[in-house]
Amino acid sequence: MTDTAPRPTLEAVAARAGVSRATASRVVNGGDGVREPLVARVRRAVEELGYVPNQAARSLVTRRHDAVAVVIAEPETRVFADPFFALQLRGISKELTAHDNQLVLLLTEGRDDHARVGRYLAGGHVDGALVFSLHLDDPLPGLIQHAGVPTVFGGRPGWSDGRSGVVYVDSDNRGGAREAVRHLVGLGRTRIAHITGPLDQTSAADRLDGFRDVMVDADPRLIVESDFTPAGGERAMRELLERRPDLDAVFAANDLTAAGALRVLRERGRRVPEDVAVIGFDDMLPVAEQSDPPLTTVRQDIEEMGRLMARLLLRRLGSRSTDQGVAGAPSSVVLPTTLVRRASA
Amino acid sequence: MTDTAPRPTLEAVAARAGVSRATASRVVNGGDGVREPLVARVRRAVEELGYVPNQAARSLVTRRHDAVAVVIAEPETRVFADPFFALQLRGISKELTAHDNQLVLLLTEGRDDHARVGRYLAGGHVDGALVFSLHLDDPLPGLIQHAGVPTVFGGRPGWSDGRSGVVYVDSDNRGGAREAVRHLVGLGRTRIAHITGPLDQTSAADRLDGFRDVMVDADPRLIVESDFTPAGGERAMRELLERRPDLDAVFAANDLTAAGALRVLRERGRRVPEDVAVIGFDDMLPVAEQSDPPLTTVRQDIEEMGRLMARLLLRRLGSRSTDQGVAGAPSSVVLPTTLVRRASA
DNA sequence: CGATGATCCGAGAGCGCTCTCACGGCGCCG
DNA sequence: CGGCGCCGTGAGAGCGCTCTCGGATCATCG
Repeated sequence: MTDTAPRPTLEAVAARAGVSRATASRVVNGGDGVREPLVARVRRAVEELGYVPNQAARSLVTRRHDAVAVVIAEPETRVFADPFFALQLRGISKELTAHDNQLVLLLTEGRDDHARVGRYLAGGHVDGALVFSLHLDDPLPGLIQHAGVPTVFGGRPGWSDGRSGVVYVDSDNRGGAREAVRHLVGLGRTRIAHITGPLDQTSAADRLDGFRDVMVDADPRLIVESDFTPAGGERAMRELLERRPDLDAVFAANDLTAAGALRVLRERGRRVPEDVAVIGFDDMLPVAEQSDPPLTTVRQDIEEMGRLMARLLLRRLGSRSTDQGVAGAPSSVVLPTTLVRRASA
Repeated sequence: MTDTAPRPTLEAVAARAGVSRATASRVVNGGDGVREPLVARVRRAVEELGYVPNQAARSLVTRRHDAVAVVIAEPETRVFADPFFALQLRGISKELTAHDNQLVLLLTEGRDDHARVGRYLAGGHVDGALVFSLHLDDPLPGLIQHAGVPTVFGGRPGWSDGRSGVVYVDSDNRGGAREAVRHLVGLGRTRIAHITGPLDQTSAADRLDGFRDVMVDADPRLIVESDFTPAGGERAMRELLERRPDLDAVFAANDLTAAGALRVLRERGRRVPEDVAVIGFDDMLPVAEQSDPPLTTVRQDIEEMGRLMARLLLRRLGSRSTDQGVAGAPSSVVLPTTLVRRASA
């Protein structure tokens, strides 16, 4: 039934085309330096036999795999509560397939998994890695660095400062936050609160920095740390209302948190945006657009981030043979954000 | 700098341990039939050299890859609006890594991609495939069948009826729908509406069937087709209110749709659940729990579905050498659903 | 104590491919 | 018209591994 008919080899193609294996190989790999009649004959043989190169055999000699690992290190279920990674994956996938590379997905669940991932990457099964590691204390980046696998990070790693050669793609979290808060200021709000994300993540820390850039001497009571979840947003909002019942605006570190805040505000009878203006971050459509009122928020182009990560990595891989010095290693990219005005502010 | 120090080969390990390559290989692959002192020596050599087997070389001879493709064929962005696939992926990933298999992710974007995926699978780069193909007219399953790659489908494929050997994992959509509608009936509701999903997807069709099982002669005006999105849910709800302003319950084909319906009901001043009871499907936490009021819904264990798919596939792969007849090919599995009661019904 | 297995190990072939290198044929220049 | 160089092609080595098969070792039993 499912008897795997032995797949044709290059040898078979060569025989059928009446050429040597070497020539057949040349044609399969682009056909440079082979004269036309032969090229055509080989192509036809490939067609007729349904030949597909054996990737394992090829990798064995080329030491290339045309495969890239995507490592998502997120113990929390949070990953899946929002489409963040899904969108990045889509972007990555598009770019990789455009360059005939495969995407090997590595999800990690805990410390043990880190060792496994490290071993896998060190094992040279893939040409490079795209790594999402959100937390400051994550040992994974170190392992990867150690494995010597070309890597691009998603989001600025917390420890990226000193080291050179660390390449990442990030949104302009700080700039986006500044814009959001300036918008609130422009609306005449003066008692602006900020619900942060988990501050061991650079994105959250950067957004807080942006907030502070504008609200230089904000009342510390107007800042409360939260965790990017709706429930956390609710808690934070209650806390804020208790501390400063007179607040007139809230900048939430993401849309989910903002949604939680909105619920509490409604529950307490505060009108949005009349009494309290609210701005989120991410522009997660199902949340931002469907919330009541629709959420003003800072958009980041997540899919583009993914695409860019892949592009940077591929460029780096492509020039591996080339002398590093000339073109220079690709450097990190920070993508701009845009303020999307809806009803909440 | 990033000069890849040549990785140690089995040969090197063997030399260091003072044994032959064959023996070293045996130890690396479990060590059966090798006497203790040698095993220890080889193990130590592996440790000291940091040896990692070259998967390409191994695959070349074993014709196994210990890799499984996950194919997600969903042109719509809908995929990423809900965490459905993300959760399945998690389940799949857990099961695969538990058995030392890699996960190669293939996202398809359109018709051209299908050819690419077909070629890839036919190319024998992976041992098997897990395929999510939601639409009836999708050519992908055919291609895959043709490629002769062992496959397990996520969700019942529409054309699965006649063919034998098609293995899938699905939720009991029909049974879950029945339970939901019965619950509404038990609440004393009599004018129960149903907002369906896209009926070219079996999950949506099955839920509709479940609805009809209970509401045998429902007014056709109480059934309106939608698309699993919140916006679609709003449209459908408006339509329903126009057709049958006296309706007293709504069973929505998923939570997103239910959320849209809730918004319209609130907007129109209908109280939930007093005036209209609402039930969703999926138990997508961020939506169901955070909606106002929290949504009564039918839960399916999505992660478990993923895990099960992987398990079925691995079992099938494992017994490939074995005679098919004895153990029998693994058959499809339909997972039960449970009604989660919250405030909306 | 010799014969007979059973057990453990090593030699070597070969998986399918790429790539170097040598060779034959051709055009060109002197 | 002979020699030089270049281009297109084929022969063959070798990538790192698994696995078969034969030989060596040792225990066991007649």
